[in-house]
Amino acid sequence: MALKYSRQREVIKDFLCTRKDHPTADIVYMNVRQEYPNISLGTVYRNLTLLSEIGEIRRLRVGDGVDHFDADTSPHHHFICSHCGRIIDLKMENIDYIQETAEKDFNGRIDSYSAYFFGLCENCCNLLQS
Amino acid sequence: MALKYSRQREVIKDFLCTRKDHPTADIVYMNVRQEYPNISLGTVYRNLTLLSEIGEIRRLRVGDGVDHFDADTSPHHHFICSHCGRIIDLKMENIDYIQETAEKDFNGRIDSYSAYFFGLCENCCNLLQS
DNA sequence: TATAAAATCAGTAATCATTATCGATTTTAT
DNA sequence: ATAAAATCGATAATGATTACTGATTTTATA
Repeated sequence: MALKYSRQREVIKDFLCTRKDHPTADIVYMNVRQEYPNISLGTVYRNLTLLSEIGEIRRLRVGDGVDHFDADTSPHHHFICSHCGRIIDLKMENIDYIQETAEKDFNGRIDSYSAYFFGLCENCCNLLQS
Repeated sequence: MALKYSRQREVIKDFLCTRKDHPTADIVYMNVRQEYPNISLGTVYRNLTLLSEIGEIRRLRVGDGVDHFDADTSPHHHFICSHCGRIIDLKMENIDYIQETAEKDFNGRIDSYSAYFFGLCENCCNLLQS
């Protein structure tokens, strides 16, 4: 009962699901506004935060100073192109044992980890060498 | 010749070397000011950025919205306590092969990666169970 | 179906970290 | 000693995000 339906939240979630890139709150705002012109930026932020708190989306902090959001909550890692800033999903073998590796000499509890990879995406590789 | 000596930069670097935690620009500012009362916050930011660009220190973006700085530039990973926010150096086996794992199915160039581990530090573990 | 409590909203102001600007000062090669 | 260039302190500007507020919407219950 603490969480009520909201059309705005649904539209935000639906939009995010259509995207394979990892849009920022502002980009979500600009896009959702086309379908829902009165929506406020604050509403977008509030719902993105709420959705990520209940686990329906993921918040990505890739280190560029802006939060990105991902509707794909399945475990996967990301690559960030140092040239164009694009964030790309990585399909790679499970590396969860790095958590066990970290736990070995650590007094405390490790619950999760995040791994980000940096370099040049395919596009920028080609661009820069030609 | 492009880089001239600056007393302020030296003091900032020296202070950072005395710390094993990973202070923010503001904390560096507050501490350095005791020895150097006229220093400006902008100068602290400028020199922390400069020092990390020339590789004398490392900038850490752990996801709490504030940049942290580390005078230890040797390769190592960090643990962030979800409860108290403390950032702790991890002594762990090398896990650089996760980069090779990531490269396998990726078209592009991977130059580096970052790995952060989250959970409860020893202190908070004890605090919360008692 | 009517109603009322609580969640959510739109709009806007406030906050917070960081960066940019600018005239004055300091460094350093000559 | 000097002059070009880097750096400084002070402060304004920026940009992302959060907080506030009175109005609107949702929803459980009568």
